[in-house]
Amino acid sequence: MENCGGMDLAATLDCGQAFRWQANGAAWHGIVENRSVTARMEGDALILEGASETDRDFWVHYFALDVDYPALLEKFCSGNKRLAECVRWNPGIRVLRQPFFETLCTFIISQNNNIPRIKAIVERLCTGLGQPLEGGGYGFPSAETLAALEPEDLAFLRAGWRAEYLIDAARRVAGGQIDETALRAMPMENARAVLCTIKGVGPKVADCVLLYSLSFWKAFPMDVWMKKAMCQLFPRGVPVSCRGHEGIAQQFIFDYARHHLPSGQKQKSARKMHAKQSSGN
DNA sequence: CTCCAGGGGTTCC
DNA sequence: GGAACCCATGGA
Repeated sequence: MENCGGMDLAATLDCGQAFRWQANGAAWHGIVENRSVTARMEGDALILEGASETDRDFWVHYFALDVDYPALLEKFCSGNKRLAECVRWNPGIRVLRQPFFETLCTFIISQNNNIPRIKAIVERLCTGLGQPLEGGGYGFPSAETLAALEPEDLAFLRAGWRAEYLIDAARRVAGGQIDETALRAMPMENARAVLCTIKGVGPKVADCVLLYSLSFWKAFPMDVWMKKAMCQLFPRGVPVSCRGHEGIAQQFIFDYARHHLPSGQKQKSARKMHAKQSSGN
């Protein structure tokens, strides 16, 4: 795939928006749904080894190669100085469009959790219940597969209370109460409200699904942690010139904050800020 | 031992 | 409406 607009594979695949990519030198191996692939950059071209030609559209969509990122970044840079700083910090990071059900499940698993353990649980989930693929590895289990199980059946995940949430999510998706096509057709606020009816899905998980799977690049409310970074970067609010692309801005800001704020300080300052917000003004 | 990791549900007031 | 506390796991 040519002309990837300066995409940085490592930054994109290892920033915490996807959990099944594994670095192998400069290449990255990943499984998305039931497609196993090894990705690497040659200049500005994305090389996908092991991808069938018929899956080309799938990967273009997944990597959002149809989005003119250079133009978008240019808009960010000219629109706001601090946002320009974010872009300068990591110009190659991209917001993926991941399959709906696996995004929902991986972010349910992500709650009150850390990335290495999230990855480990997701791998156990796939190895235990996913379809074995030609050439090794396992696909992501279908909603139907999970829906037929009980929370106790997921004990092998060692995911704690999240097992119950996964089963509920699977049953709602398999039963059609949660429908990806319908969600995409809704205004973002309605889609978020529907996602939040799943047990174990709150504003944070819902927003991750909206951003990383459903491509809602609209006014994006930030969770407490994000707000901290946002307030540092945009003390007077997100500039109007950037409206409509806050989702992408959020990804930049997230990455910026991850590298610039000392890890121990994040929670503390977020809490302090939360307290300040709720008590004062 | 305690703390905490990219939350959310429940139970209080 | 929002604060406090609970939830399981595993690493630091």
